[in-house]
Amino acid sequence: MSKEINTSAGEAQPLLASGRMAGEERRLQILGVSVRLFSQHGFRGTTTKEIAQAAGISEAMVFRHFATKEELYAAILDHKACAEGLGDPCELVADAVRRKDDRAVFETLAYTALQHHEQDPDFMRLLLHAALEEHQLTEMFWDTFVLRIYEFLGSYIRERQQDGAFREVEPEVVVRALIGMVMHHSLNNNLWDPTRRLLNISNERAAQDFTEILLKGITAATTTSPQARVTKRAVVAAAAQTAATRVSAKKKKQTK
Amino acid sequence: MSKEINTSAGEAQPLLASGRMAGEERRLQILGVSVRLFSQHGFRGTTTKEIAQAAGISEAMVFRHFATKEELYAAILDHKACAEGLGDPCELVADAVRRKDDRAVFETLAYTALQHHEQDPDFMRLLLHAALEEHQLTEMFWDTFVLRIYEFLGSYIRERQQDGAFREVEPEVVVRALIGMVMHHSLNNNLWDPTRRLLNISNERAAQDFTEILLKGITAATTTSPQARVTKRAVVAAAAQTAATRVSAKKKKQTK
DNA sequence: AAACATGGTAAGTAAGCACTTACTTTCAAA
DNA sequence: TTTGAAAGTAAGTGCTTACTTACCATGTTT
Repeated sequence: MSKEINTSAGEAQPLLASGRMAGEERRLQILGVSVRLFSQHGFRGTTTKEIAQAAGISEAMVFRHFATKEELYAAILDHKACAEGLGDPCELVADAVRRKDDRAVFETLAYTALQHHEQDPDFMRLLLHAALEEHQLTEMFWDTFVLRIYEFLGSYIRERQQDGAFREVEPEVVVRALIGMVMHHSLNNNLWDPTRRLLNISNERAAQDFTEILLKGITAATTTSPQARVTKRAVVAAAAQTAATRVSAKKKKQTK
Repeated sequence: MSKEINTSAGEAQPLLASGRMAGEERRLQILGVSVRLFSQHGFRGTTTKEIAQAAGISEAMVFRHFATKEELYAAILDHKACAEGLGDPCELVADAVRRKDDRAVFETLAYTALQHHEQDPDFMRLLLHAALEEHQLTEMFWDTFVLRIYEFLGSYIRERQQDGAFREVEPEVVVRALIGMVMHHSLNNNLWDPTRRLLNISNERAAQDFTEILLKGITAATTTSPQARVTKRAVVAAAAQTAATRVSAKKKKQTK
């Protein structure tokens, strides 16, 4: 009869389920509420008491599932980085890359990134907190994600430059320009200006406009159309392709 | 004779001077060490004890100069936001705007921003921490700085569009694109990739390249050169100006 | 029904925190 | 030389923190 007390208001918050839970279930629930709290207030700004309260259990239960607060934090970051997938962006645009559809390559990447940030703003906040607190996750994320994008997009741009489609610019600068526009837009939307006072456009439009600016900004200035240049590269393709695949094939480790 | 003690090693670490200090001097010294510590570990991550130790005094002295930790934080932010100047970027490029020298407008803004971030990386970290902790400074900085840049640059771009120099894009999108490239580059250089593994170029080059991309990206596609269009707008100017000023005159509220 | 592993808690503990109190030292003006 | 205001400190105070201990409850197995 005493266990019925907490069922009175327990179901309003889905993550605040009441009653006894199976071990794994409870573990995941703790992870869930912790993600929210850590992303809102950072590692130091979140107390284990708050986490326990949000999960509707006692602090001791938190420490039964995670030996220390640090371990909980690490588990969250792992969980987020793995579970949320971030499904390899390279293969997301692999087809467009094969077709040399520059607009599709850039716009798809931009759009999916924007969508991802919007659907899961917690992750961005978590990463920012980690970066400021100089947590090792930052490096991990950097190496397994950012670096690969720079390599992948960089070599694509280099290839298109050799095709004569893009003008001569440091490819990494172009990548930084694109990522910069996209990331900054997401940071504005989800962190600094959630009410969108400054600029309120759909992710589709944002991806389109950014892509348009970047494409016009790096297209080679000639009389022949860029489309024509897609076909004429013919024999150079083989060499270019090998260069591209060589880059994307060299990361295959998975620790732990 | 006893007051000569601090001259022995006091000047090596300018902020760790020992011995008695004048009130205002000590206050500024506390502000100095606090900036460093807060920008490194955030508000919650910095203890008053650490601040006192870094300043070479007892905790009680910190609380004699600043009633609460919160007050110290606010004082720092004010100090930074005011003292560091950020001298109105609008008048920095006022001349270039008058000459309608698009490249100079964008490149100057980009370059000075990059330089500023590099010389004072603490400020960016401080702002990021404040944003994540949802401190009111974020709003303050936003309203007095970011908003004005959007209005200023936005109306310039609108004007140049009516001149026929720029193609039709939402001006705010263009502003976001530029700021995005610049800010993201600075964040990379000073926060995420200080060793510059991914991209290592001078601020001059970065400003040039970003400007080039943006300019080519938004220049109207015609046979006449952009320079020609600078002069021919003549009579349209009046109408354009009114439109521009109308935009910048509509935000005047100050809540709380 | 006894044994037992597992989900769960109340009530700690020691350390750390922002902030205070009561007191001493310094030094320049009267 | 006295005095008084300002610079400075040692040693707290009470609260919060991450983490622990010792115990209860519940469903399953034998």
